[in-house]
Amino acid sequence: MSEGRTTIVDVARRAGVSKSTVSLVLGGSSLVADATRERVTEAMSDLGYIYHRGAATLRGAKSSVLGMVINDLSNPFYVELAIGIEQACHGGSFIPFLANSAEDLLRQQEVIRSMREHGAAGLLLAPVIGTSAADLKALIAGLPVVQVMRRVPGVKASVVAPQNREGARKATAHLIQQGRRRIAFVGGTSAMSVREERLAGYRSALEEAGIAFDPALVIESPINYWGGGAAAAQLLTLVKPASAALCFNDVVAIGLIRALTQAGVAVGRDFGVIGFDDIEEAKHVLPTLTSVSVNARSLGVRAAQLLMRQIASGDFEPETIMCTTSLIIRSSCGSPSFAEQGAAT
Amino acid sequence: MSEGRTTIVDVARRAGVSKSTVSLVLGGSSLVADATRERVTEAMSDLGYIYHRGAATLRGAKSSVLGMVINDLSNPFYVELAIGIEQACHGGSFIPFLANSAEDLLRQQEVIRSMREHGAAGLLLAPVIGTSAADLKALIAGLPVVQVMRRVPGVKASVVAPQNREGARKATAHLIQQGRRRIAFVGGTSAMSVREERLAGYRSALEEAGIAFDPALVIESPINYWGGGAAAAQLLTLVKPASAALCFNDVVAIGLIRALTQAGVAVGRDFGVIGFDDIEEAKHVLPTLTSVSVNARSLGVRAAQLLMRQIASGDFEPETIMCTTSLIIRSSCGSPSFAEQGAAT
DNA sequence: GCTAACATTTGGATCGCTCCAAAAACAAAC
DNA sequence: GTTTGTTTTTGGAGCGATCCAAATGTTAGC
Repeated sequence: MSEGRTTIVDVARRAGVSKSTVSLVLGGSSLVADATRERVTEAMSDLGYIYHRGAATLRGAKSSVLGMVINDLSNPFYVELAIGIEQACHGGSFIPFLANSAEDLLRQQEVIRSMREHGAAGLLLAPVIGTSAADLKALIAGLPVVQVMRRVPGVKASVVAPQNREGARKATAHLIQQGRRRIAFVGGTSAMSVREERLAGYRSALEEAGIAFDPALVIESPINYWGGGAAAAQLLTLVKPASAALCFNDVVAIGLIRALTQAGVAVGRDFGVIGFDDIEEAKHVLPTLTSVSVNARSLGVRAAQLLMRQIASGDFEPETIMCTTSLIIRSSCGSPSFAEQGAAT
Repeated sequence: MSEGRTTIVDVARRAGVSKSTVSLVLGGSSLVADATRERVTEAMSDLGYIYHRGAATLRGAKSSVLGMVINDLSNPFYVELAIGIEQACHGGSFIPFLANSAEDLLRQQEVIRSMREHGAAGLLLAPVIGTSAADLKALIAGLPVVQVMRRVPGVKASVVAPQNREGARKATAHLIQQGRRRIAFVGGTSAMSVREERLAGYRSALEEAGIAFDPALVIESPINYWGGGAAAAQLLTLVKPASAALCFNDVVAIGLIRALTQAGVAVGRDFGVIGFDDIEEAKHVLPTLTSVSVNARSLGVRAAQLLMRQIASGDFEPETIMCTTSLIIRSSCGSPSFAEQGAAT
């Protein structure tokens, strides 16, 4: 009574009906008479009643919680992705549990388990680097899962990802068209599936243009600002210097631009840089960054929608959605004349 | 059996014990014999058993879910804050529900309600601009709440916030010490409590230095990159021009720097800019941004810890924690000589 | 062998809700 | 006044865990 939370029974007593009737009202059933419904609703707000979803799911109602496990929230790209997911969830009246696995496999395991314990109806997963199918197998058995951005080979789960290969190809082709021939590929390490795809696109553009692939132009680095800076140092010591770079992502590209600028290289004129992801910041660095736009937010929305659809239909058959990318041309990649136009805008 | 989820009873049957014993094992009780515990644990992993927290909380076990309602996840500062909260939660074996209220009051209401329905044990809230005590009163009755960054006047809930006033005072004093006299205050609108505090600090520094406060130097703007850009235009048309600006936050400051730079102003030499928050990007813009460091992550950690402590103790008596700030001097605010040093670093 | 003391284990009852079959209330038709 | 039909309402069982009082096993002491 006075102790403990207000339950459906308290509401029923107050409204002078049975708990079943209250339950019906909660479920929005059309069976209850309007007058009764009104009395019940009033009783609920009088008592400050709060629905106990846990009790409902226990009985069988399906949960409306989506687990959302993101590998790195300090990367703005993934934040955008998360915002998209979160938006779509609320649109579909699901509520997202968020966890940041912080590129830590152990953490990822814990967090997924915890989400299942809390009754998540499905999982949106941007897997940590180095996740193997075995790591996930038991953990996600029987749960609908949508992988976002990254894909763990061998896992029976949907994937929503950008067309990395095609995006990288277009970007590289653009650089070539601007007259660049010595183009580097900067950032990431070989364990990353996304990088493999982008690298493949880069190589195919070179091939199309009849430019020989030079392994010395592929520079690995951590995918953060510092990684871009470190890569710049390496670029500057090349025997046969490069005149442009396609970066694994925008953060690396921005790090690179900054380091090159400080070293006196006029990025956009002497050196072309293209990033990947088109994060908000790409518009705000100087020179503004040309980037392959992935539209993280809509990627998130689509992933969440796919998952919600699968949950609703009960059909967890894996699907793959590849989102198109587009090259957003700004001033970091221009030929000399273009760079000046860019700066004037 | 084959249908439905594996329950404690299934595990019990498999291990040849009663469900009570299994429950004991789950609770880590020392009452069970080691041999039995082992058999039970084995049965659990054989069956792929997943603990059903909902059922437990129903019976009385207290929930381990923390609600986390953040006003704007597209602002990197709040993302950092969220990461801090998230980190601390996992440290304390809580799991955070995240929601982005996107500066929308209605959304905030829905989301808080939803969190209560899901049994959140407490709430971390960075309130939406314009939230009133009345909006929150009923919604959070009986729930421990910690407000982060912003404070809704009249709400009986803890607050964890930076020492905005003191931080702004220090920053302004630094600009004055560099020889600047015409210092603008840029960004935010008057509805924001945080801004009022920072503005007060700014005014007190002016007063200490005997500089008259000039309302023309206080420029309102949205708190995003574009807002900073817009403010730049306004700054440049002042009759009595300004020589420096303290910005409401780093994002505004970066927008401002960019716009000024494009207009040909040498930021760091001709014009001093200081931001607030010290987001990661502050180190990567050129010139690097001097900023009042708030350490969002540790703010988040402390807020989460406070909340978890309150939940554990059952004592929800409001507390206020003011976190110290420190001025991180980089190159956007230097006197001419200083700017050069900064660039050389 | 019997009992006391201790170490383990075990049936319910219970949490707040949903769902089902069945009861009750009301209205229309004979 | 029954009968039949339709609209509303209602007990009670059950979801998967916890927890408590009580049962059972084990060991030691006499």
